[in-house]
Amino acid sequence: MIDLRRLRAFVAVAEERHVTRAAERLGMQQPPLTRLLRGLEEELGVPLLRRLPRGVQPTEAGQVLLEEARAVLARAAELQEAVRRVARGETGRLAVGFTPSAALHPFVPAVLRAFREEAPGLRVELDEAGTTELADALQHGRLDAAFVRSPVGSVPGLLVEPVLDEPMVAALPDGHRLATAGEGTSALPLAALAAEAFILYRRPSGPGLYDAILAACRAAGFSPRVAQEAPRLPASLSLVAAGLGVSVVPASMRRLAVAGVAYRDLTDCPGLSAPLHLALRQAGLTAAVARFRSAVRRGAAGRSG
Amino acid sequence: MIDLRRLRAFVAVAEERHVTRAAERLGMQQPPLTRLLRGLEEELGVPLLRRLPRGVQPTEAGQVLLEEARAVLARAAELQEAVRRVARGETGRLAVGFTPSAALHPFVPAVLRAFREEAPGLRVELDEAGTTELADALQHGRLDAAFVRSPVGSVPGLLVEPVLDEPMVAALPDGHRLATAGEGTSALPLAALAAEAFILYRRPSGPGLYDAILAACRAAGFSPRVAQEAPRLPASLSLVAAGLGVSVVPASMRRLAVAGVAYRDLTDCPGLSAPLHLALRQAGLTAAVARFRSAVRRGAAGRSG
DNA sequence: GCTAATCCATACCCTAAGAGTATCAAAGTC
DNA sequence: GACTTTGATACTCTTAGGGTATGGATTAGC
Repeated sequence: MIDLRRLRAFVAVAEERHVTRAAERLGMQQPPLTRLLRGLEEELGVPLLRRLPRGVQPTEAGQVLLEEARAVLARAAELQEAVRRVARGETGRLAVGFTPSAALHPFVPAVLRAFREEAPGLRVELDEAGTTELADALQHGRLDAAFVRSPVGSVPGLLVEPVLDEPMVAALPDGHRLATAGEGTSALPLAALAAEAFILYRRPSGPGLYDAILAACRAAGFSPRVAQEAPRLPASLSLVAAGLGVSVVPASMRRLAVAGVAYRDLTDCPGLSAPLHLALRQAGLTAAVARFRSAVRRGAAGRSG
Repeated sequence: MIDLRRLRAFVAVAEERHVTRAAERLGMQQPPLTRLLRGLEEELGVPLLRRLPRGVQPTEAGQVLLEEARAVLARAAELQEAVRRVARGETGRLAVGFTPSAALHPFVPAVLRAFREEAPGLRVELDEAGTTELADALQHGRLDAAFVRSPVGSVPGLLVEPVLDEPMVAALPDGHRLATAGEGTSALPLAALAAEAFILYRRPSGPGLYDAILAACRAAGFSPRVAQEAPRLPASLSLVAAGLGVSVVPASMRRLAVAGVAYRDLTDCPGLSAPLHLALRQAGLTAAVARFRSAVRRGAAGRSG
């Protein structure tokens, strides 16, 4: 089969029209070059060079080979560069997923925007899905990184590292007695919600926060009465606004400014917080993924520090 | 530098996602294939395959390499075919030249048309020039074949072979006494033109016919009075039509049907004929040129036989 | 939970392609 | 006609690449 070394040799000779000079240019001696040329001619079964008294001249087939060989060599060089660029994470694809609640944290869009600017050659693809789907997609390589709320436990091969941690706040209907209580805007003990109807977001799409809230309530001495389960976090806020009950949501939800919802800081609920995690595949860390991770870390440090 | 064998090996492995099966497909054993892969990874400095418990999987860089390598390999295969096609004369360029007088012979356009149909992949380029320019162009490879009238003597490295031979005829102004003489349309002895003013075509653009006519006249016992030299053969016919004199032209010129010119066969002029030759480069006969030569021979045989 | 099977990696040997040195042969130049 | 130039040839040697044997890790099956 065709060998690139021979093509390189031929191109040099055809360009120099001189075997000895071409050998010099190729950093080799003339005899092996002559043999390389003969090998190429034998392989193709075609005379490629006309031997003149003074140098050589490509035949017509040689002319065609010269052009074709240049193209192949250029493509091969490009190949090398393309692979290296991908390896350096300058180019390629990076698929990032996030849960709906993670998407609502302003940090996520901010860090994605910053990373796009930092690595313009990378095609960043986004996907929103539930935590379990994200974990599955990560495992199977459909995703390279994912923002999740809870530490995705017990999924082998995944690396989950904390990014940010934010307190949870109570989301109350506007005009609710606890929203306008005499304490003003100071913190509300979690136990104050013991009698309220709770609106929580469905379990399968995000096991972490649901469990964390229930656990915190139990630790505060009550078991919350779950009046309604919303499919996703933003939907639960709408239900709160409709007066169907109260909810406990990450503090960053305040920025959503849902009409009809009042927020109050919570206190007396140790361990109740809404963490933001970055999940990665443990094996085969791509350079692009590594760059993304470092961008996330930098972003988190700049935010909390 | 990149080696196509390695690329072929990698493509097979990436496609099979299985080193052992790929080795089988490549007709080799598994260990050397593994080494080939490692060599490629070392050369690029990039991990290309993720080793799974069950087979392998290309990394992102490997995916890119797979696509690029396929492209390079396809191009390389194409190269091989392109060169072979040129060598077989199915493809490529064929530059054919002819003198103005040769161009007027109907055989030349006929054989060119036939050859174009016979070898549609060949780009046939035509060029009209004087005999000496044609010979020079042939020598320097700008032309591959040329139709000339006279055997281009003394040009080293050229091969000139006769194609056709046709008689010369007298070209007379309409109404000239010899054109309408009592002998009707029978042949006219060359000597009958002894007293006429001759219009001949300039020497440098085509030495052959000029000399042949002068020699024939001398053999017929007179030295022609050259009244005018036309730059090219067709121009001389215009001068004849204008009544400035008579001329002697190849019989095929009759088909030109220049208004005001009457033709008469010539007799008593042994050796006076207008040969048509094909001139070729002696060395490095391309397949395309060989095919053209054989087409010309076939055409000539079909015409005269 | 142990054995068997699968599959890639490693170790070692061997062949053969390719690079180097020395030299020849042919053609042009002074 | 001697010299120079330039590609071809002969021979040796290094090394990349292929083959065989085998190891090690993981999964599947009883």
